[in-house]
This record gives sequence, structure tokens and C-alpha cells, in this order.
Amino acid sequence: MSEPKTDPRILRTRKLIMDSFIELSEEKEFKDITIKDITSKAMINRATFYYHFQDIYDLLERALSEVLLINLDYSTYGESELNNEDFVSIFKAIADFQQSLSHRCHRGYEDTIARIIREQLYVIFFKMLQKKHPNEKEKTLKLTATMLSWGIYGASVEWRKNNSSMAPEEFIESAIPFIKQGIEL
Amino acid sequence: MSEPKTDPRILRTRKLIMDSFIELSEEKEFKDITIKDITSKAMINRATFYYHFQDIYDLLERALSEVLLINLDYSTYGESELNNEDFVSIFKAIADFQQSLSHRCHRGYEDTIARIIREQLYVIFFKMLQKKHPNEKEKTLKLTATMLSWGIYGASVEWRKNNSSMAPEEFIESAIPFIKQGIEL
DNA sequence: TCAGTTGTGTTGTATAAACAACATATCCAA
DNA sequence: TTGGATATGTTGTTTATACAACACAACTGA
Repeated sequence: MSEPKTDPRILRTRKLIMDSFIELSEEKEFKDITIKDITSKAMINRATFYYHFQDIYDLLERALSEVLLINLDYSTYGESELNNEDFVSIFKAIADFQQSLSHRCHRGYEDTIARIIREQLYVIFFKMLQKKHPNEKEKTLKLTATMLSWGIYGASVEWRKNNSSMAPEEFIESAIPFIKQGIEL
Repeated sequence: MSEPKTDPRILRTRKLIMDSFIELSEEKEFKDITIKDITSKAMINRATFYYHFQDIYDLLERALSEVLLINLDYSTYGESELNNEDFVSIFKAIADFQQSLSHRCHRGYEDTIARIIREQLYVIFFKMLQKKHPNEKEKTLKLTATMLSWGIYGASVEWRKNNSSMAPEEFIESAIPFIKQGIEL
């Protein structure tokens, strides 16, 4: 028990920053977004940004994990089903997020963003696998999570290449049987 | 010169409060809105509300004047035209505001709200009249502003009685010639 | 009628956020 | 190449906000 209870000001400020960042991402591409842009929109001081985030990549990372968690059904996440709906919603979240991040090509940042996305996916998959297969060796679960994170990310790259001629849900649907085969271990 | 520059936190907090109040007004009627409702939605402490506003009526008052000023074309307001468009936009703002405030009848608060609305209208009309007729006696301008505020408010009551079967713009249009005759002094 | 609940308004103290000033890095055009 | 402009981080001090606790008013239903 005994949660420390975070100060509401902290929650509010982080929310303001994240929301502003998401909105800005829909307006222009990642590399053109400055800290000042974000803090102006959020109506907070630039120095306060650094009180909460190390840099803009830290923000990206946390915004992404936020988006992923929100899109996942919390109860399902807790219950560790890792079923079809989970894959679809994770993929959809990633696809949407990338869509909003990159309105145009942006060389030189893709790698960083890609890494961050994969890391977040990895964390989520690993947790879910741990609950689904509690007796499996950690090494195996980690490897599976790694492969899943790369696989899902790759699928989103592929989807983006076809320029969303298909809904993300529809796109990933066909791949799910193969994924599920893989994770039965 | 020399503006004191208000602390951004103050501006931000007031905005959060006002926005939350406006949103809540669209969900339920005025008498059912508590300070806690507002501050929860705004993610601020209840005590902070009292740092900025005396009570909920003070908030109502300032939210209203905010709404009115935003709906008025700033440049026009500065230039003191007091023309047809001004009347239409003021009436529309009042009508919309009342619409959002009172989703159902709420006895016992109507008088207070009505008074607040008229007071705000009075202030705006008086300022505009002063600029349009700088040489006129103050007493005359005040009386005119009073009559205009009551008149416009009365029109909004009448409009609401017909339950918005007509757009506010259309409704007030027909009355404008008579109003304008009155203010030529 | 009265007790329980809910809302209002206030106060002293702890803390997050604003600010200004600074150093450093990056970029770009002259 | 240089210098001006713009962006990133950092720090010490001031100030707005959170919090907890309180008194009190208004309502409710038993």
C-alpha cells in the first residue's frame, strides 16, 4: 500500500505538455517542433519542461507509452490475454502515432523514433508474455518480445509505405495468425 | 506604458477555470454546478479558485464578459462603430450563453444571472457610446446604455421563450433599425 | 426536530512553477 | 570563416498553487 500521491500540479503540467506535443505533431513534423513551441502552447515556462523531461526524446518516449497504454484495454492488459484485439489495438496505436508524427519524410530522426517505438513495444510485450507464460525462461520471453516489437514496428513501416490505403485494423488482421503461432512458444 | 506583466500561471489557471465552467454549463444547469466540479475538471485545488474569484457569481460575471469580448470584433470595439454587426454579435453571444447556462428552468437564480448579464452589457454599451458620442453628456449616455442593455437582454428572453425556433442572428435583425434610431441621440 | 451529508469560504505552511540570467550548441548567410 | 540568430540545457530566487484543517451554512430524510 501507501502510494506517495503525486502533486496534482505535476500531473496537470505533464498533461498540458503531452497534449500540446500531440497537437503540434499533427500540425508539423517532429524535427521542426521546438521545446519553446510546446511550452508556449502548454502555457508553461520552458524551464519547467526540463523539470519533467530530460529532453524532447524523453517526451516522445513517454507520450508514446501513454498513447499505447490508453489504447490498450486496461483490464485486458492486467489480465494478460495478449489476444487478437490487443494486437490490433497496439498496431493501430503505433500506426496512428507514426501518422501524426511524420507528415513528411524526416531523415535523421527516423532511427531515433523507431528505436523509441520498439523499446516501448518491447516493454509492453514482455510484461504481457510474463503474465501469460509465468513459467517460461526469462531469456525466451525477452527474445520473443524483441521479435514481436520488431515485427509489429516493421508492419507499421510497411503500412505507412502503402500510405494508409487500408485501415490499420484491416492491414494487421491478416498477419495475426502467424504472430500468434509464434508466441505460443 | 509599463504593464506589470501578469504571471503566466495566473492566466493559465483562470483559463482552465473558465473553460471548465463553460464546458460544465453545457452539461448541466447553473444551479447544479459546484466549485468542486469546476476545480476538479480544471485540475486545480478548490482553494485556488478562491484566490482568483470571490464566488461562483464572480466567475459567471467574468466568464460572460470574456465571452462577449471574444465575440466582438476587437478592432471594431476599439473603433467604436456600434454598427449592425456589433449588435448581432452581442445578441448572439448573449443568446448562446444563456442557452448553454440554462438547459432547464432554474428558479431563484434567474434574477442574479439576468442582473449580471445586464451589467456586462451596460459596461460594453457605455464604452462604445462614449467613443461614438464623446461630446454628449455622460448622464445621457448612461441612460442610453441602460436602455440598450435591458432591451437586448429582454430580446434574448423573448428569443428563448420561442425556444430558438429562429437563429439568434435572424431574430435580432428585425429589431436593429429601431435600436439604431434610438442611439442616434 | 435533529443528525448526517454536502457545499462554501478561509488560513498557515510546503512545494511546483516562473523568471532571469547564463553557458553552450547549431545553423546559416555574408 | 565569422558573427548573428536561434535552440538547448542549467541554476538560484520569487511566487502561485496544493494541502490539510477548520468553521459554518444549506439541505435531507428519518
